Amino acid sequence: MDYQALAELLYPSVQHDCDYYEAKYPERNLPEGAKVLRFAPSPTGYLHLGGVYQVMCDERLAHLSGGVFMLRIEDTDSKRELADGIRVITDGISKFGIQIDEGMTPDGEKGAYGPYRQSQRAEIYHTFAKKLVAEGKAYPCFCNEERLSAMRAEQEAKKVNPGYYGEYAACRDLSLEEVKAHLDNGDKFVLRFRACPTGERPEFTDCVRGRIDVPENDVDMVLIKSDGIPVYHFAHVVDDHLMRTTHVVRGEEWLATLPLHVQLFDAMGWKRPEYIHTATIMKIDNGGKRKLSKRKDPEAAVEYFFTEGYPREALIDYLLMLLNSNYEEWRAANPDASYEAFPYSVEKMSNSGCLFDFNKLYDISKNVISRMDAKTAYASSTLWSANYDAEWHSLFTADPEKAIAILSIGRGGEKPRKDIGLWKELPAYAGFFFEERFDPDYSPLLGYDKADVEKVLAEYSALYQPEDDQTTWFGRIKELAVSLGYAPDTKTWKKNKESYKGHAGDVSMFLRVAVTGRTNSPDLCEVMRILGKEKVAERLEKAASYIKEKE
RNA sequence: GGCCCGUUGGUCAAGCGGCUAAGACACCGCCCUUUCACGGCGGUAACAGGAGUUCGAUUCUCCUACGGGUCACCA
Repeated sequence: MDYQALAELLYPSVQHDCDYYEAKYPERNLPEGAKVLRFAPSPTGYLHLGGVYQVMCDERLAHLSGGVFMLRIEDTDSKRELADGIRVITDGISKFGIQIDEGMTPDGEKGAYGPYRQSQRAEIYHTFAKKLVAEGKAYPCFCNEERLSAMRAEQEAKKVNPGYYGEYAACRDLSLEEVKAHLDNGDKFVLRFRACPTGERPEFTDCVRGRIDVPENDVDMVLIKSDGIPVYHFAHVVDDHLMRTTHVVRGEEWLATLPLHVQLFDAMGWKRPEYIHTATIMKIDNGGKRKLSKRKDPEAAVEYFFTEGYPREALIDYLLMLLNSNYEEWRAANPDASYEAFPYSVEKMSNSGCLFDFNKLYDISKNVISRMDAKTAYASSTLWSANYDAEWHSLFTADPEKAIAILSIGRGGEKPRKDIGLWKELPAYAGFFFEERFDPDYSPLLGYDKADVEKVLAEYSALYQPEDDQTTWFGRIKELAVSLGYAPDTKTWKKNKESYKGHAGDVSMFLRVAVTGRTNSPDLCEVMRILGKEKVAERLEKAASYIKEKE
């Protein structure tokens, strides 16, 4: 068989030889130890949480080592592709504040190793495919779908492994004339890899799993589809070689095809990259674990978390915590440090799949938000509201000074309040500060002595001094309480419950319900100061008239 | 079904031949407290099962069970 002639026959229009591309994409000139990684998603219309999980790993390893993080788009399957696919991915990544050094970025394509969209690399793939054919390592296959399914049926009946191999590989030894006849006939072909089993089990190492022991591949897998576009396996090998990728981070579902990839690297005569197969993020479903899926789980798409109002720092913390087992400990010791200061390492990566834990994320998010200063919190919350709650946004941003004052309550200091885990909760938490959202529930007032409640509501306005400090402020309430026969504090009251109607806390509760419209609120003294004397008086009257109506 | 990978409390996990088997989240109790949110203290709860190696196995080996993945002209 004249393989050279076959190669010419199959790929007559290939312009360059392989050396041309080797020269065009030279070894990168990077410092010792610098890693080159890529995130390589398909543009199917959304960014998967598991994708960001990998992005974090890629980005950390690249940037911590002084290397390169690139984004390559694997758009070799036009059937699954979505129009906005690439933008959704680049936007999603930039929402995490992650810098893409090379490839598809929010500002367009950049870098010297492109194009970075596989659909635009056909010429490159064909060049290397031609070489494989010329060396007898790949061959055209004209089997149609019918033929292949007949083959599978037969294999199933015989209970042998399915696939195009050995005696089933009908087109493996087609003569040059037969190929020519097919081509003259206008038949489409796929290019198949000629697997040559050696009978030995290949051995290779995965950075997180260590030695992996699998049987070698003996199937003549498709390398290039009949439309001339390669399948993932071939594109992966060619691209990661030419882009000089040093570490391939991908989901563990790729472990199964690793033997093929190893064979391909060997067939091309290339050094293979290091592999890091990540564990899968799963969720509980009907008592069983399963992979997060786009169709069933809204939280599979990162957009969901932004809609809910999780700050990106919280998502990053959560993902890094899953990715590196010692991250949580580091974070506890360095609560205010940027995640970029964390010494991320491949050694600390987990190799077993984990369940997505909303409780944990929520807790992390609560901590992240509580640690923000008021201005940062304002910026973070309005970033959310601008996109996902326009009505609240205009209300909250109408007076930024007021908004920041609201967010300042209980913030800073050793033990900041942790009221909010998601920005989505902010309107419910702070709504009462705005007349438009003030929807009071006065009913708890009915549980107290009516005359006392009325008296407090009537008299407090005159007592209230906005300039009072915390202690003075509460002192006035105490005085009022005592004058009505309430104990000045809980301790006194507990010692002698019979002598008092209640304690000062009860009286402040009257005020709390009247002013905020609910039984719990952040510090009432601060709340009143933000509302102002006038508004406080107005609300006390409103509550008083409610009580009156209830007669 | 074949082949891979995995298995420490409900969840995430430390551990890398000898420990009363960490910690975090969740849950429960107590304390603090003008409500709430914090914070403090304490509690419930785990090495999948069985062989073997060893003076000694959570740690090493094998088997079983269970879970996950993969067997496309999808990635």
